[in-house]
Amino acid sequence: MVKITDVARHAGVSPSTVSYALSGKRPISEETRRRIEASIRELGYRPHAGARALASSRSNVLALVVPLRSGIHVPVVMQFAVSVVTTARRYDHDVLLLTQEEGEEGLRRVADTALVDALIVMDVQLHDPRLPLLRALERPSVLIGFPAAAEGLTCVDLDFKAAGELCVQRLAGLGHRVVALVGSPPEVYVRETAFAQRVVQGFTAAADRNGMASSVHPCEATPAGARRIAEQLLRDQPALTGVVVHNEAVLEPLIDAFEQLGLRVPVDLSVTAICPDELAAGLRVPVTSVALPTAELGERAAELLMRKLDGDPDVPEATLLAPRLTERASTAPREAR
Amino acid sequence: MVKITDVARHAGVSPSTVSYALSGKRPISEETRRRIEASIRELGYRPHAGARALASSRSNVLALVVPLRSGIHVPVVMQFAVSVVTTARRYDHDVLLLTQEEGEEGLRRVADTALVDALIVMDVQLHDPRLPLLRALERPSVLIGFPAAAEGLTCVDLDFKAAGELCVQRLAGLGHRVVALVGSPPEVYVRETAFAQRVVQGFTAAADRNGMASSVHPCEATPAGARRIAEQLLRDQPALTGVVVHNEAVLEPLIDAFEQLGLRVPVDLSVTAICPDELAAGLRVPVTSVALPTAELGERAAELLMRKLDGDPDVPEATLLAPRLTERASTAPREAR
DNA sequence: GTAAACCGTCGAAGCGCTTCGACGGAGGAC
DNA sequence: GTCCTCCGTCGAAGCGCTTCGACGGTTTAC
Repeated sequence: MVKITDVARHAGVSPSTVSYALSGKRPISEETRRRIEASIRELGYRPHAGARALASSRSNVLALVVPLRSGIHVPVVMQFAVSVVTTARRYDHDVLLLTQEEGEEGLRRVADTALVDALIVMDVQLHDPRLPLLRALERPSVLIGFPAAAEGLTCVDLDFKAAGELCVQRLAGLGHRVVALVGSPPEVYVRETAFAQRVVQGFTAAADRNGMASSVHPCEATPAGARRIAEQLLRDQPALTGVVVHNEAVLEPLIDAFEQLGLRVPVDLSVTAICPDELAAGLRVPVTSVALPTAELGERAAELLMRKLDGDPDVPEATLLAPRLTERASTAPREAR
Repeated sequence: MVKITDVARHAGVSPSTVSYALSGKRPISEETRRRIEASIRELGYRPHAGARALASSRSNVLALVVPLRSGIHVPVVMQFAVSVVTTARRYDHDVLLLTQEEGEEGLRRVADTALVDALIVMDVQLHDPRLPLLRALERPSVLIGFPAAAEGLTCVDLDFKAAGELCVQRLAGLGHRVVALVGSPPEVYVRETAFAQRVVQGFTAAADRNGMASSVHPCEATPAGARRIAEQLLRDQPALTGVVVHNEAVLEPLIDAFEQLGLRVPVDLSVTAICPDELAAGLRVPVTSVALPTAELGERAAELLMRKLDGDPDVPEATLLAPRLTERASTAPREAR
């Protein structure tokens, strides 16, 4: 293994000079830097991560806690993860994968052993048991998602309440008077997963504000679940003309089910969704949707974390992305019926 | 931060004794160990990962390279990842997440900086450009998937060729004479992704052996793609009665499409699949399938890696899991038609 | 009874890097 | 010309841990 002293000898400088050339923490003359870089290349030098971590008390690794629990849509999680990794790499950091299963002990472990410098936590519940820990930890963290009480924590998320409102608003604008929300699977609400609750709030508030009749329906993430909901809606709410879907897995099956039951989208039924744009745009009936900007959220989370690691004193605590609705083929004025 | 010397002082022993008590690499008297453990608990001691890595030249971290390319089924990837992480934790290791995008340079980087002790690589192509690097690397690795030339590499996978054969064999046993394989998206074959190719081989070989008419159809991983294939099969192969599906994303839409086109499963058409059991079993029509044992594969990969790290000299190079077919509701004798 | 083997513990060295203080020399201020 | 400052570099200390050799004190072997 080639080490920094080898490079130093080869370049005719001291090890500390090599270190400074690498980190840029002190000025190094143009010529010396060139020589050092040449030696590094020639010898194939790679600084030892452990040694670096020990000496600098920075591991350059972030922890990412991914949820595996039932009811969450895996591809979306993966999009977050990829975005976090990609962004972290831009800042010369790597990402350690933690499963939700490891729980608080896992967070404490990687933080206390200095395995990681900072943490990103997904799938936040309104009253998440990890919050006190995250506040107490000596390492910075960012949550993707908003708990009920977010003081002292840095959080990033789509403004799901506004997203729910926006969907309803759009349907209201098109003249719809009776709307339903098809939401996440029941267990997600039982756990009080923050984003799911917020959508319900926004949905209900906007419907009330507009004097619309509204109802909320948790939905299993399976085609069978979708079909069941569709049948139930058709039976119990014959006047229904607008549906908001907040459940990636059932978006397509649900539309299929409606059509098989004789409700054409958007002629008889307007559908809006909250989900990643690619999903909404790629369906047989492209769906009018509020984008869930996974790439941007992951990127923001990682960037905020880097700023905190840099000691930036005014990193915003709350970053709520405003919802953006894209009109597609699944919505139409109610008159069109 | 509390360090090993603090623990040593508190317990009235030397730091090395604490270290040995922790690692078990030398015998420590029952009583001393107790005292040390008590001190550790009382002080809340956590060994510093970087210091440990430096002194022991072991980081206790594995790299996992996950594919993000189009055509691969994300939930399956996630299942592998979770299984690897869970198993690694059993052996007191953590997992660093690398994206395919980082490529060979990424592998080299984490290996050469000693950030990780070993690597697990997924989504192996028949002629994978990373193979020479993995062979040359000073750190052990395990592939999930088999390249064309696997000598000198440790590989784990389902025996996809046998899996393809088994599906056909089953259909043959039921009296079917004309079969089709609905496979992965075209780009997967273009890349020569190993497992996809092997299924085709097995499928074709078994069909030929049984004197069956057979055809292979790559399929986009979208419901629209599924529908297109269904229509095409119906048009071009009216005698078709058996289908093998090797494409998680289209399994359900494909069956739906067939039924909408008037082909009842399994009355008119028998369907078998190669996919995770949960998927096959959870569909509206539970599908007879060869299990893709993601949990077991991930676990095996991690375990083989741990053995290699332990210096076990006879770790098997090739681990090919025999396919296991589970009969469900999607297959019936041809006579039933 | 003596030698050999072993057990449990200690002290010191060292893993490869970063960082701090120091220092010679060049440039600027006056 | 002198003094001060700044630039570029060096040497040494030290980050927190593991590991090696050594060393008394017991056992065991014969």
